[in-house]
Amino acid sequence: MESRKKEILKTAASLFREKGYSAVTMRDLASALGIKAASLYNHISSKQDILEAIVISIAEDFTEGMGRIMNQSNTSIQKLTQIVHLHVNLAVQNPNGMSALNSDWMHLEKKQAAYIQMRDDYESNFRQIIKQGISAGELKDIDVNIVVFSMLTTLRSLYLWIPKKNIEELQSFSEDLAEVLIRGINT
Amino acid sequence: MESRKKEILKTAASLFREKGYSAVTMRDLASALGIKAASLYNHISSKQDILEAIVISIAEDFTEGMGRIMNQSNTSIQKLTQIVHLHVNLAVQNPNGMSALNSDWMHLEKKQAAYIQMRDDYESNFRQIIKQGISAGELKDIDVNIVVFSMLTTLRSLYLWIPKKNIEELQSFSEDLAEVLIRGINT
DNA sequence: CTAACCAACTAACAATTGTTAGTTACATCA
DNA sequence: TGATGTAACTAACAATTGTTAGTTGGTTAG
Repeated sequence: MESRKKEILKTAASLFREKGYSAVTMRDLASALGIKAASLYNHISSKQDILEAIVISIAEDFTEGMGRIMNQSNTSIQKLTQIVHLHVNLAVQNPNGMSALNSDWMHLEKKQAAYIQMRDDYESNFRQIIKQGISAGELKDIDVNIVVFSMLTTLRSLYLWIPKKNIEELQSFSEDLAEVLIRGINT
Repeated sequence: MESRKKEILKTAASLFREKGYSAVTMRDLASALGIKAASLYNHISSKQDILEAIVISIAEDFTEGMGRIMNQSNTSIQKLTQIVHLHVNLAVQNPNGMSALNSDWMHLEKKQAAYIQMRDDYESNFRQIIKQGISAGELKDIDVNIVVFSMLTTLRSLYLWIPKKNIEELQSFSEDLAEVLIRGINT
């Protein structure tokens, strides 16, 4: 049950990724599913409804994941490593949805404020982890904004690039990425 | 002379950044300039023309900058540092245009192939620098794709975030960013 | 068997889209 | 003065937009 709606969301996410929310018409979406535009409305209530369903659900996944990480008493570097894994997992799971999250959130109407709230909270937790790492002497004392920005943009853009791999390969990918982000690239 | 067209491009870039190319109408753009939509066509030949003018000119700036860097005989780490400076400078110079470059290139029509060509060439040069750095023992022997990806996405997203600063502050910002990207964040 | 439901359809709508044609006021230059 | 050019305007266009109303055929439940 509900499977038709999920197909619609999946197809919509893929089209949104190609052309962006605004450039995808209900006729484009319908035609990609082999039906007529009006038939979509048996399953969803509006175009906006589709965007909300895609974006908010992923934003909640991130919020949850961050909550779990913050509730454990680990070192900052351990937490950062867990955050890398979280992003890798969610990006592999739904890369097209991640694209909408990154590129189409500004077209949210009613739910835009809720999205921004979640995003700000997430960033704030991230920043706190960095600060604690610096206080504890685990991280270099460099401008916090630069560290937060460079790590977060890389992680947020993972969907653009992440390879389809099996579980073990994905594990080692996560570890290499954490290595680059945390320990740098020079010898 | 030509100053009106430049105003149009500047305003367009700012609107494209807010809502994306597809969601900005010629009436939106005109109204932001205090004129009527039809009047725009005294200065530009089409909406597509505006996007091309913005995106291609910045893509050429990057191509040129990379050309200059590749023509010098420096170590890989020196070249990477120069690339960071290049991105910082161009991002400060025209952040809204950078946004179009990153988010609206897929709406290019005639010039899309030219854009993709420049982008691929740029990436290929970047990748070559990393490989040489690894061969020369200047860089750790980590997956080249991961290094290229994580550095480039951070640099490409700089416009989202770069602070308005004076020249000396900008210099030290560039240096801190290069430090994070190349030498990592842990102690 | 029949009632209800599902998921598709056709047809149409009002609004909005990029763009063109033709006009007008004003400034510059011969 | 008169010619040319610039940059705005009004009015209109054909196409496309998201969405609604009403219908239909097939499947499921009582």
